[in-house]
This record gives sequence, structure tokens and C-alpha cells, in this order.
Amino acid sequence: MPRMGVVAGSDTRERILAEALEAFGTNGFEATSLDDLAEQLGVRKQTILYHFGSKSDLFMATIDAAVGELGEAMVEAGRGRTGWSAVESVVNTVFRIAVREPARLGLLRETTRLGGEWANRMRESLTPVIEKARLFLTLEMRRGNMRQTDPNLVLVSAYSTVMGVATEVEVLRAVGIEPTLREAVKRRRELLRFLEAALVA
Amino acid sequence: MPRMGVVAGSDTRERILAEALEAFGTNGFEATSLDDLAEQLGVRKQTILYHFGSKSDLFMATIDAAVGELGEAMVEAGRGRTGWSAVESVVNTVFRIAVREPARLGLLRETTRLGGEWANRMRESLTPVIEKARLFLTLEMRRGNMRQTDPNLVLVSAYSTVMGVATEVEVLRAVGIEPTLREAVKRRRELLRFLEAALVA
DNA sequence: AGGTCTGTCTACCAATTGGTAAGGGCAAGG
DNA sequence: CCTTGCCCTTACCAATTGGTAGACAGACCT
Repeated sequence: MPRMGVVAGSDTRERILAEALEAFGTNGFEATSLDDLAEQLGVRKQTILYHFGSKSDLFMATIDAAVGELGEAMVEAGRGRTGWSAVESVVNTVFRIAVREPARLGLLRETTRLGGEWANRMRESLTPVIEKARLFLTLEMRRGNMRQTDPNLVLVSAYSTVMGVATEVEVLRAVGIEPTLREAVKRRRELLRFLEAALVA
Repeated sequence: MPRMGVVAGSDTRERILAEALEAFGTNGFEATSLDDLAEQLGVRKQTILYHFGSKSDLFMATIDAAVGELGEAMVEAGRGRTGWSAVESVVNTVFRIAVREPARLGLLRETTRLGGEWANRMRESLTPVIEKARLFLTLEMRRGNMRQTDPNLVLVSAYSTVMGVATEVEVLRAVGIEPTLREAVKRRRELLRFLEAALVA
């Protein structure tokens, strides 16, 4: 039987995935009900269950999509660049994502919070990207372009910093920084200076 | 199951608060049910409601307690110190808390995620501490002991980094760092070098 | 002894949750 | 035309949730 190949077919699945990413990343797993999700999509809850089987499966699919695309974007940003320019490019890319789709980074954080099997899955998706980054750092250190330290710890620090600066909105407010685009640009520049000072020899 | 509590001075309230901190900080607000909480305390849910009125009120009380003590600890750690030594002392203190009571930092993060009135409340509790820190940084910069940058952004970066390095367990695992005590010590040392390189002129 | 206050409990409840069962519309294709 | 498979729906449900109402036991006070 030929699969229903007509173009106009159901984009419902994709729409669900997008909305789920938004909801899970913003409000968290438990606080996102399938009914609400369905209502926002103008669809019944059973439609969601039809496409994804269960809430857990939906969440897992969301992780795969979100992490996958994020990883690709990062690898793409670093491709063909070397030294500080590569770091800069990756940070810029992640920052752009953080501003345009904050829920995507929020989902990462939510997943680490939930732990268990889901976190494993995310970790596996993320591993190749991290491996690339580690290789890059090791090389740069050996070349003397970067401070000689444990690349793993550098990665964690950088990740945490980017993630935090990009998503800890309330903390930003606490120090008097409003989450506007203009401020985001300033923050990114400052973050880069911060990283450069810490990393570049 | 008949259960009779002969209690002299009600430490129940304190026990609830402690357990709530652990649960909210680890599993989040929505994923923490009053029934579960009560069961872990060997108490009925209505006892919790008697002491705190509602789940929201309990959460708010938890924030107040957690943030209050954290702030005190940080102020205490910085008292009487100047320059890099002060930063170091504060970071050490926060790290100790992160290792011994990860749920306390988790609660902060959870609160920023929930946003709204609760985040406001946390922000207000945190403001005095942040104000102290900002003053400190401004002074150090003017004295030439630290790089001349926007103190707000430095604060955000430092906060994010400490918080992230302390709590992003899965990401740590992803780069091959197991959350053991020994590793935590290494991470702290690395974090301090990272901060020092970025901050100290 | 009797009254009041405090702390905990039992009994319930309305609402919401994720999930099952089954049916209907509709295009494809024999 | 009629079957088949896809997509989405209505109907329902058992479990769980936060919360109310009220009883009961002990401590303290008079």
C-alpha cells in the first residue's frame, strides 16, 4: 500500500510537536495538560494521543526534536571556524535561539530536572555535539590559543553561563535588567567578553 | 491505620517546611502533591493544610525560608572581606549549600520558572543581597581591583554559572563528570579560576 | 469539673488528569 | 461500489488533586 503521499496531508503532528515544545519548555511537564494543549491547537486531546500514544511519548518526541535541532544549529555555527571565532559563533547562535525560542532552552532545563530516562535520552542526543566541542577545546589548548584547563569543566561552565544568562529572566529582573531585545544584545556582548577573558590565553 | 501523635511543642510546622523544600526543589511545584508530602511526613494532608492554609501558601513560605537563609549565608560569607577573597568566600558558601542541600538552589530555579507573584516575592527577598553585591563590585572596579564592566551583567553571569555548575547534573554527566563530592570540589576550584580570570584585572 | 484553644484526624467532594473504546468521515484503490 | 486505512471525534472512566467540614483528643486556664 502506498503511503498517503498527498502534500496537503496532516501537518497536525508537526503542529502538536511545536505547541508541545512551547508548553513543556515554558510551563514544565506536569503543568502541561493534554487538554489545554489540545484546546490551544483547536483539536481534541485524543488527536494528540492518536499521534503520540501517551504524554510521556509526546514529551520524548519533543526532546528529540528540540535537542536535535539545537545540536545541529550549534555544529553548523562552529563549522569551518577555529579559535575564538568558533566559540563566538556558537554563543551567538545559542543566544539567538534563546531570544527567539526561549522554550527550546527551557525544555532542556526541564528535562534535566525531570531526570531519569528522559534525561538519559537527552544526554545521548547531546553527546556527539559535546564530543565535538571537547575535541575543539583540547586542540585549541594544545595550540596555546586557550588557557590550559580541564575542557569538561570549561564546557560545563560555558553551558551553564549561556543557559543561565539566556533563561534566568527573574534573576535578570532582580538585578534590574529587563528582558528586552536591546538588553539581550548587551548581555550577549558582555557574556562573550566574560568568556573570552576566562578562556583565551 | 490509627495513628496518634502526642506532640509537645509542634515542630510539625518546621518538619513540613523542610520536607516541602526538599520536594518542591527536587520535583517542582506541580509534581509535588500534598498527599505524598504528608505521607512522607507520617501525617495527613489536612495537617499540612491546617498549618499553611493552601498549597500556594506552603510554597510561598518555603520560598521565604529558603531564600532568606541563602541570602543570610551569602551576606555572612562576604562580611568583613574585600576583593577577590570576598568573591571566593561567597562562591565557596554557595557551593557548600549546593552540595549539601541541592534542593534549596533547585527551589530558586523552580521559582524563577513558575514566574508570576512567586518570582516577585523571591526577587524582593533577594534584592538586598544583590544590592550589597552590586555595591561591592562597583567599589572594587573603581579601586581598579576588578575589570571595568557592568556590575549587573557580572552578577548575572556569576549567578548563572554558580547555579548551573551546581545544579545541571545531567549536563555534567553528559560531559563525563559524575556528581560526586570529589568532582564537586574540582568543579568549584575550576569555577573560581574561571571567575577570577574573567573578573580580576 | 467545665470551657477553650490547638493540633491532628476521618469523611467527603468537585474538578482535573491521562488514558481506553469505539464510531464516523473520507480519500485511495481494487 | 465497497473495502481499507488514516485521522479525528464523542463518550466514558478510574485515579488523583487541592480543599472543606467537622469530630476528637489533649493541654491549659478558671
